[in-house]
Amino acid sequence: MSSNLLGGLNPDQLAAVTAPGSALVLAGAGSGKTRVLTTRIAWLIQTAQVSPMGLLAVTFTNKAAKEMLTRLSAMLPINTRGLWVGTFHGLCNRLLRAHHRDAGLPQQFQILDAADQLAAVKRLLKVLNVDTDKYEPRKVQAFINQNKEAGQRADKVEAWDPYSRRLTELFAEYDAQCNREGVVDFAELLLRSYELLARNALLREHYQTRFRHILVDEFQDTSKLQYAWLKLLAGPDTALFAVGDDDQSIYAFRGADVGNMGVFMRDMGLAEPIKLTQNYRSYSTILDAANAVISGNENRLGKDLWTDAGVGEPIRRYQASDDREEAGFVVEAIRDLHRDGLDYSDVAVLYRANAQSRAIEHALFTAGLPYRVYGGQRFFERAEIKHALAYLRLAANPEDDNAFLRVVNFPTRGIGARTLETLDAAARQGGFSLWQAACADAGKHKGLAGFVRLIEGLRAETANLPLPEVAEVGVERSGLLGHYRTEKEGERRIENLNELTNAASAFASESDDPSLTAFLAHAALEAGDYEAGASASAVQLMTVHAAKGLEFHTVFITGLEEGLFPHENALNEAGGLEEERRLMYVALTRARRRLFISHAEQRMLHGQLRYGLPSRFLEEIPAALVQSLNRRPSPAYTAPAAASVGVRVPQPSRDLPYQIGARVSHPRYGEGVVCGYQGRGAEAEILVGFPKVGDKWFILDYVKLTAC
DNA sequence: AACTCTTTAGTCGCG
DNA sequence: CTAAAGAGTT
Repeated sequence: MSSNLLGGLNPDQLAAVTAPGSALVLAGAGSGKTRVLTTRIAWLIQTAQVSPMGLLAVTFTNKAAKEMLTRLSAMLPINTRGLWVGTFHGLCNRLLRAHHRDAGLPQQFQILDAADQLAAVKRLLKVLNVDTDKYEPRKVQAFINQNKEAGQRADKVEAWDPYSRRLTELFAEYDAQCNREGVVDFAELLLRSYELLARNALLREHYQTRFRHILVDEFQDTSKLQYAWLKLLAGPDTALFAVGDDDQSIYAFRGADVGNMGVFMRDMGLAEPIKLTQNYRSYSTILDAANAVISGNENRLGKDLWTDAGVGEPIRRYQASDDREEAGFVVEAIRDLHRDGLDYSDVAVLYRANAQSRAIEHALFTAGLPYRVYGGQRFFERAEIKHALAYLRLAANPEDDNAFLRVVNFPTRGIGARTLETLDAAARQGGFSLWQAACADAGKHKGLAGFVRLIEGLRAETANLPLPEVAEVGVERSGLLGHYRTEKEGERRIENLNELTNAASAFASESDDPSLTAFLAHAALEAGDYEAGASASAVQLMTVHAAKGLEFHTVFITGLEEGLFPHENALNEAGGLEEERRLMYVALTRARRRLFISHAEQRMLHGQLRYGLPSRFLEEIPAALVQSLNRRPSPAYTAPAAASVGVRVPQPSRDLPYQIGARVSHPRYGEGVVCGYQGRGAEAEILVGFPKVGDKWFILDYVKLTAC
């Protein structure tokens, strides 16, 4: 019954779920966003407003798509398999496979992940004899992706200076190479799918009439191209339902355009978004802090989170002398919490930059506390897995030059750079693949002959086998297992290779297309799954970006220093500070019950000691919500003069005779470093850190210090 | 082809 | 500092 389905929703949630036609839902952190999305889908289907086939739901991550499907199948007695619910990339892949002819692609096109793409760019630059000092492969790759994400082909790029013109040429050459080889990168998946719909009216109208309801999650993260794609799929009678939070837009740097929210309202003729502001996650102290911080941003649609959960505890603030001490503080606090019965996995330690995890990891490790670091290399991105997949790709299609180059001499079989050059020249001259060149030269080169025999044997043997066995045979015949057995650190890799067979089995039983091509696409699109040890009870370490969408009982936000958070690089970008502030907002709203915020006066960064003033974001949290865990209040951040924005060290003045970071000598304690100031006039004090005795406060008027 | 040395860069990162 | 990539050596 629908009453059953809609029960327990608050009025705003109910309005969102049952919105007639298109709507924009401004869903604050912890406001039940996923619940609204899934309930709307279930409600639409249950009340027969749409058939499961008339529905399209898009998310950004596989995790979000999976969660939606899981919740949906709990609400509805339907098979979720055929539903068009998935990531932008996953759905585009589906579209392109179904219409590969119209899209101008081979039906078995391969998907290049970021690393594959970079390798392809490097190969191209080499072939074209491009000076890679002037045109760095990474820059070329970024140029290509940025343009594709903006919906621009090389012939549409406006390049006025010689440098951009050359980049644009390289962009065109790169696309030509991809077309020759039948491969598609992530950005291409979207652009090609967009063009397919834009150019083919019949196809477009088919999908426009079919999809009666399109739902989009995390709408603030959509790029221009993604929004254009959505609009192409939506016909005049399609309801577009977008859910997002402009205050949580933290991915502008990778093409997300919050402006899409305003554009969407205008395009759909919507007067107001539906606002979900009741928060079901945190105590009001945490929300008040988050609301106060985010109110510092000018460009926002505007909303305040509230809760009836109660005030909760004050936010604990800690000032550490350096990053090691900060880590020590975090560890001690976690120990106490655990002693009081909190599970380790209920605690998250957040930081702005990955480099900060080292000190915290070290402290946790030394203290013997279990922890897990998010991010880092994912299963399908591991070298041994990519090698094995390359063998499988060659088994399916030996003309795959990318796969060929990856494993032609791995494990080594005496095919060096020289041999490859010959092959490459022959292939380029004859206009055929490296594999064909290799077959032609197999009589002349013993190593090549062995490789050709190996791949042909693999092809013959796997031709009629089901996927899991193809994977098994591929791993065995590749010689990778033998190679890693002789390596010191090879054990872990062998485990991963065995896990690959399991992954293939799991995929074969879950997917409705258990082909090798489908599995390879799956590997590129869902590189992160199959990670072991995810459920263990461990402290969670991650960047603030990685924490988006998650929640924890207790959260530590560390490294709250000017230059680090907000990050100095962001301060030089237009809108950078506002994005950093949204990042802080995301960090704050991850906490359900308890929040610690900390900063260090100095920290080791790039092998150098750096001194950081407390982050301005600390001062943006109302003092009444914060309890300092230090004996003395820490020196406040004061906004720097416009000319010195981004400068980490304040200029000396009458009140501050030494720069922070200056080396000084004290008659009793010897040499030290100036770490901070507090108070004014006669009460002014100076904080000096000494290597042996630690930090000391001195009355500025009395202390005898000399610069050194 | 394997090994060693040097250089270099270093925000965040879905698919 | 430190990891990774490129260059140079054996």
